[in-house]
Amino acid sequence: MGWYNRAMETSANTKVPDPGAGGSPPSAPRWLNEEERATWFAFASVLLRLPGALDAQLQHQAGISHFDYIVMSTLSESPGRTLRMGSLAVMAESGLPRLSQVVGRLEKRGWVTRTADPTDGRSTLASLTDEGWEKVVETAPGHVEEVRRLVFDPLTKAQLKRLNELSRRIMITVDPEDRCLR
Amino acid sequence: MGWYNRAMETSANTKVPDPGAGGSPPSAPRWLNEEERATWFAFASVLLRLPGALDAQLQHQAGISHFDYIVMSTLSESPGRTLRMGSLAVMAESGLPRLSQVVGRLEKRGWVTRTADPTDGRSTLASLTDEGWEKVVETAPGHVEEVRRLVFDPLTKAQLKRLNELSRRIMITVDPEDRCLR
DNA sequence: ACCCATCGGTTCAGCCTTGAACTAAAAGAA
DNA sequence: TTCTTTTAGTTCAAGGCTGAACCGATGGGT
Repeated sequence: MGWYNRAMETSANTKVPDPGAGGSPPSAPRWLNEEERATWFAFASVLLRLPGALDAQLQHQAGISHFDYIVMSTLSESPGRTLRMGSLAVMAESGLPRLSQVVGRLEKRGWVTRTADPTDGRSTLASLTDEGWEKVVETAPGHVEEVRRLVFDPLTKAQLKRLNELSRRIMITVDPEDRCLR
Repeated sequence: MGWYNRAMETSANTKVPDPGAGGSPPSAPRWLNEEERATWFAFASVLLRLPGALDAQLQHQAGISHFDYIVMSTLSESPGRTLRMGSLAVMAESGLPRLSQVVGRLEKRGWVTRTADPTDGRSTLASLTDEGWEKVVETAPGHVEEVRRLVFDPLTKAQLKRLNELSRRIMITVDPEDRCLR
């Protein structure tokens, strides 16, 4: 049964869209076979729940979101603990509006400061404060532990290798432009 | 460099949290090695961007979110195209408040109806209407095509098998209770 | 020098999600 | 039976995300 492998074809009210009237695919859809379907459901569950689990750990133990952590730790690893908003947005895989809001909140909490770029009046430089550094330092161990618990501990060394390769492959399609500078 | 493998230790302002004062880990953190770190960054990118890509396709071609699609297709595969809200919530991996709102919107659009369960006055039954069925029928091919393009086409058959196994392993840790009824 | 197109960010409005409070029905205890 | 507790959903308020409009700064063309 499933809207991915077309077992529905034999179900009640069978009416299958042959020449795509509303959608995009110009020709007959390539449905998923049973193995692909099972894989997709398992993977989709991970996509749906793992981010929430990571957020929950950081939220409860440090009072910050996963995205907050990404922003601050990225800054902490940059020269002078400083980055232009645009570069930071790329590294954090976010748009500028979102980043602007998040940095605003982090600034209010005293962990980040914004200053105008002296070499280009349009740019804004975001810098991690000492308090921000301290926050990252005390938050990192718990977060890393959670990543390890949820992702690495359940996997064998071989699976880990596969996961890496496989993730890169997928990302190449999802965003071909993405500088994989990480 | 990174807040996962502790290369930061040798960075400016080195001060490493030894006995966790604020976090949870009772002993020294088990940092990630270089391979684990690279894998995590690649995988995190996928977690961050793939859901958005799937949403975008459905939004542009059908005017619904990925979650809307999950809800309606789950109903379409259920006996009588009907499910109790609670069961639907479990299958869609969502909480009841969110589901209630989404079903409310789908109801306004004429794709779902809610009726009281005759056997238990507390329960609500959500059913897919004929229009809802039609919507799923015309949306499915384009969505499946996108899943294939983003996830399966870039992977070899062997990688696909790994992805399945690996996703299940991770889900077992993320949510041990989860009935893997899908 | 001036104008116009573009760039880098911010702000705003609308929508969605999350968690807490709330309602109604069913099950269990006295 | 009556009272209490638990279950199933909904509703409400607060906060976050997305896309569109906006604004100052820059650079390129004339």
